[in-house]
Amino acid sequence: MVNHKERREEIVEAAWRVIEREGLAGADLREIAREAGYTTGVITHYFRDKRELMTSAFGLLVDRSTSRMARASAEAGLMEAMAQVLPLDEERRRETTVWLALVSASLTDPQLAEGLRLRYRQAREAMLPMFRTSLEEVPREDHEDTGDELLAMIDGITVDALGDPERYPPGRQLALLRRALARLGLPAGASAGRYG
Amino acid sequence: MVNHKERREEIVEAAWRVIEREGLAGADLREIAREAGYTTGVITHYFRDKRELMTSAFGLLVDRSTSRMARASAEAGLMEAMAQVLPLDEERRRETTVWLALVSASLTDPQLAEGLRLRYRQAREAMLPMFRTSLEEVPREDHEDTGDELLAMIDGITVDALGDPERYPPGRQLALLRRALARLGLPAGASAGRYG
DNA sequence: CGTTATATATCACGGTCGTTATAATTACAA
DNA sequence: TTGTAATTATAACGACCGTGATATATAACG
Repeated sequence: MVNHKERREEIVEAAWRVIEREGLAGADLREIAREAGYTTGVITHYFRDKRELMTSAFGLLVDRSTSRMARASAEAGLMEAMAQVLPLDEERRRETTVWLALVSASLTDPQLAEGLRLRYRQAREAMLPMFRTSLEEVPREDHEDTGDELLAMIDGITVDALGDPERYPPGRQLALLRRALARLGLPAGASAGRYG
Repeated sequence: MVNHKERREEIVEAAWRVIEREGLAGADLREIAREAGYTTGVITHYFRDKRELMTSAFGLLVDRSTSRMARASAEAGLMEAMAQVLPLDEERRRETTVWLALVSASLTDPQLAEGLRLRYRQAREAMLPMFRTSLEEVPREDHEDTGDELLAMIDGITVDALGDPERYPPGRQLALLRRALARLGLPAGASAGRYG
């Protein structure tokens, strides 16, 4: 028998690669199937329709990102946790490209938006306790505002870096993140990891 | 005779409305023509192909935004200028939705990306002198970094607010912007305009 | 007025898409 | 092994798309 979960993830990962390579417009089922090494029949067997495949793609994306963040938060710190969702290398660039494509598409697709919102709330709940201790180091600030400022900064750096990679190499993204953390009174950590 | 420039803008504005309503995927030429009150023959008469229509749509978008920012910068201040590109009302929400859709599409469409990059550089050059005087009020900071931090904050608030409008009503967007400006040592202005 | 360029409309072509039905293949159980 | 369910492949349907060819209508002008 086939492990349904693993097969679905296999197909989803193929979808990621196609979306990153050719965009959402070019991510048709035939191309995704070809990328995965199957035919469209397999996709329709494991996913009700294209929308379910896309929401699953977003869901796994968020899961992978948040678990990476949780690990980095425990092993290193807030700075390193946030760096997990910046387009610093090929894997993260793929993730953020797919993230932006699906978020953009969801703005005019209520059903897709609903699926994404569910996943996003899970991610938010997983992230909040992660830097709760850091936020409590700034007791006089409004934690809600500080958290949203940080998230906005992350999303903004990501969008700008995706649109103009030459202007925003990894080191520059991290410098902007470090400045933002320092300005917010949060621990920015000492190391920038392997990205300098 | 027909004023080519005006007719092109008329069609572009129809394209905006369709993109905002049904996304880039649903913005086919027949629908755009219907929205504009013409037929597809008219569109192909004024635009070489769909891509030229889309880059023109982005170009006019940037032009309108930057001129609004320039006016607000002169009449009010930096805070009000930045607020011109946040999704605070229907017009700005339309603009930012189209902006995000086209930026996302450009990530996997080199030709579209080139067209967008040209327009973006024009916008950057038009904006820089606008808040140069404000940036010089923080002489000990790196102006390049401060400007990029501000832009990232604007883009981040925009993306987050588009994705979750209920969580980011106009007042909250402005509050985040005001906090960011204050933190950067920039004049945040006294008034929040008509958005409270 | 007649002629020519411009503007707009109509239509069909080739191609692609998501979906569905169905056939072929494989794996498992009795 | 035989039968049944799961898995994969194939094919076709209807709909839609961008583009370009062509026809009609309108305006400009000698």
